[in-house]
Amino acid sequence: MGRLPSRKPTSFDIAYLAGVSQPTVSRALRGSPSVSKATRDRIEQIAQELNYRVDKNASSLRSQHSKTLALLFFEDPAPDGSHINPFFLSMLGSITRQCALRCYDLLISFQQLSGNWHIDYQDSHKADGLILLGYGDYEQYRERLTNLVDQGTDFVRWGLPLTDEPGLTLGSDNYGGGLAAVRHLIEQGRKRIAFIGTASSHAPEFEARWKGYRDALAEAGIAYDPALQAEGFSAETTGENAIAQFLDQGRKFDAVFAASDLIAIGAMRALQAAGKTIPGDVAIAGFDDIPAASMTAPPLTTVMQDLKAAGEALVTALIRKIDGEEVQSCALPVKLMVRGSSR
Amino acid sequence: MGRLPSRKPTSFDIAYLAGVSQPTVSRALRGSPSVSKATRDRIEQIAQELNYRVDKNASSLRSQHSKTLALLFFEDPAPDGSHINPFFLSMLGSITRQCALRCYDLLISFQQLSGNWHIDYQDSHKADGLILLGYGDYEQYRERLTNLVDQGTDFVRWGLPLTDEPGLTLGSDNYGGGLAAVRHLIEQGRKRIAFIGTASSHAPEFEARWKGYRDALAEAGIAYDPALQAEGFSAETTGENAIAQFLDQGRKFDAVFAASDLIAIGAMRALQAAGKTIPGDVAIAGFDDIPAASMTAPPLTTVMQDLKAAGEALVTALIRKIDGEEVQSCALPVKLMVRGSSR
DNA sequence: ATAAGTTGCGTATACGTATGCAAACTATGC
DNA sequence: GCATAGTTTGCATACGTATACGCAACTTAT
Repeated sequence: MGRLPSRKPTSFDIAYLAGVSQPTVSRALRGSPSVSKATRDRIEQIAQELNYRVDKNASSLRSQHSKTLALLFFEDPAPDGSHINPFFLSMLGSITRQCALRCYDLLISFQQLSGNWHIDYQDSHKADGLILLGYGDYEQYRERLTNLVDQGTDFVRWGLPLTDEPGLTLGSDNYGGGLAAVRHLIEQGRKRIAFIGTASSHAPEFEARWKGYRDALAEAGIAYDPALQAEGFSAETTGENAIAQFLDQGRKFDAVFAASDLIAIGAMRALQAAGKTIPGDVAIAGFDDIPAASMTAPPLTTVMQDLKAAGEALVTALIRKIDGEEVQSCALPVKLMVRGSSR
Repeated sequence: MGRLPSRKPTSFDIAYLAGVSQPTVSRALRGSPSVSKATRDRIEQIAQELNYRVDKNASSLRSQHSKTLALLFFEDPAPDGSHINPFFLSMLGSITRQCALRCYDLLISFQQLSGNWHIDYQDSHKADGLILLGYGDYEQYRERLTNLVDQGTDFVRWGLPLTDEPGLTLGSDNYGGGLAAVRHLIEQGRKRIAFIGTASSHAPEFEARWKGYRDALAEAGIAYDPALQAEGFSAETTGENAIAQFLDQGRKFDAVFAASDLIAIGAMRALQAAGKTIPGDVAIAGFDDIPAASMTAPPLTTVMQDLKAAGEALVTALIRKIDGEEVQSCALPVKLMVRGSSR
């Protein structure tokens, strides 16, 4: 620590000080078994004294892998500086932590679904694999996913698992979550349960939640009423508009299952503005368990997606794939969080 | 697009096809003026046909800069998988977007304040500059910041601006925000206003908000009552505990200014649990305007930090610094959002 | 027509690391 | 005392790009 070298130290500097060649330094620091303990110890000590760090650019260039994962986050409608979907934001935290644990760096990038990210990242060699996160019209994905698979790019996607989509997909048990939420509403004595959120295959995760809703109704012998369904993506306005529509049309309902918490929160607000009590007049359940869900009044009953497990699963699966192992898509369990909005 | 090359194309491949040398390809693609238009066009077309991407590792190694910023996020208490502070999470979105606009990649990393990040990132050459984000006991920072400055690392920090800390610090006008919030509470006729959040220099931003609080009281000729202050960092439990303490001690108060929205939300919850009405019995104001702030019942009056502007300012300032320009610390304006919790 | 300046490109090389291969050295066996 | 196997190290080179320098051709000025 006497003087700081004018230049950043390289493996050559260490080699010189240790009286060995540069390749020996490289081997020693990377843990190669073919270097003697004495030499390794000497090299490690000198490296520490000089505050030496491997130049990751040089290392990646030579070894052709970067120990870095890229997280591509999609937003379909052009973001006008508005807030990011809080669910994905939370997931990001989990992924970041998991990457740190696995000694991978994480590169983050926002993308438009319509962009050409599928060719941008696969060749620049900045990342060894891709994590795809986001929402939007699902059909746009397919072509690009196929493209990625063709190019041999390693990636995992958060979405509806166990489908025959190209590549590897992990996701929560959306169907099971929908089933559990609606069963719960039925147990609370509700009979006319509305669903807000698209049931189309353009949003497969919402569709799966909707299927859970339908099957729960069927189980209980409650007829499905299409008039109690409103379309929309994940946003508060969707919930507000849906409730306004129901009330305008004079629909009778005593519960709402919203395909996401944002929708549910919007619906709650609109109902309360219209003088309805929750859960007295209308019970509500959402999906996601975003941070705000427990802060509403009353707190929102919702299906919790285990973000910690999700981040772990995504990162673990991707790294396995990079390492050439066979990885299976799988569905992660969810948990119903019963709160004040439904009891 | 006829056949896909077995190997990733390099600048040599393009050079061969274009009948020029490799350096000419490099110059053409980087926009050097010393290559003729005809040659450049030919090269660009071939590059496009081959789906060529510059290898960023090689490029960074040679040019010694990576066009990448690293975002270091700190959490002081070891994260037990709990949620990340939503304020910083939102900021992250803003920073990410701004990086994309400026054609920089963003590398994200979680750190413990106590770690040795200050030497880890400065030499690995993966990033050209650092953005420091987070909270925790401020004193731990100083030594490391000084270290960074000494090593010539470029960085910006989100914190209390206009201080004499080492390096460059940007942040909101915490003092002005506190002043505005408490002035507003006073205008609503409140006289006994509590403050929740530490007033110590270990958390300079909270301290500045507290100073705004005190000065607003002084302006209005209201005596400062130390019994109406409770210590704590940004968490819901802080707010809950503080309210419990006030009520236990039989303190009389008709308003609360919380140093953060999380604290304010905890306080609201505790007050409502104790049968107090908001804003009838107690008016509440927070700080940050996290997404959940507008979803509480009643919606929370708070001081909005302009995250979009903050992200822009941080990224812009850092890039300027990297480019060798002189950059000044500065305070960003905040905006009081008056909502139901205070009127 | 020649000197000086300009344009456009090629030559050579450097960035710092990782790895195949061969060489040296040590240990073991007969 | 020599051959064989095992261990540890050095040599040479490759990864793909960017840039200092030089050289030719071509313009403009005298």
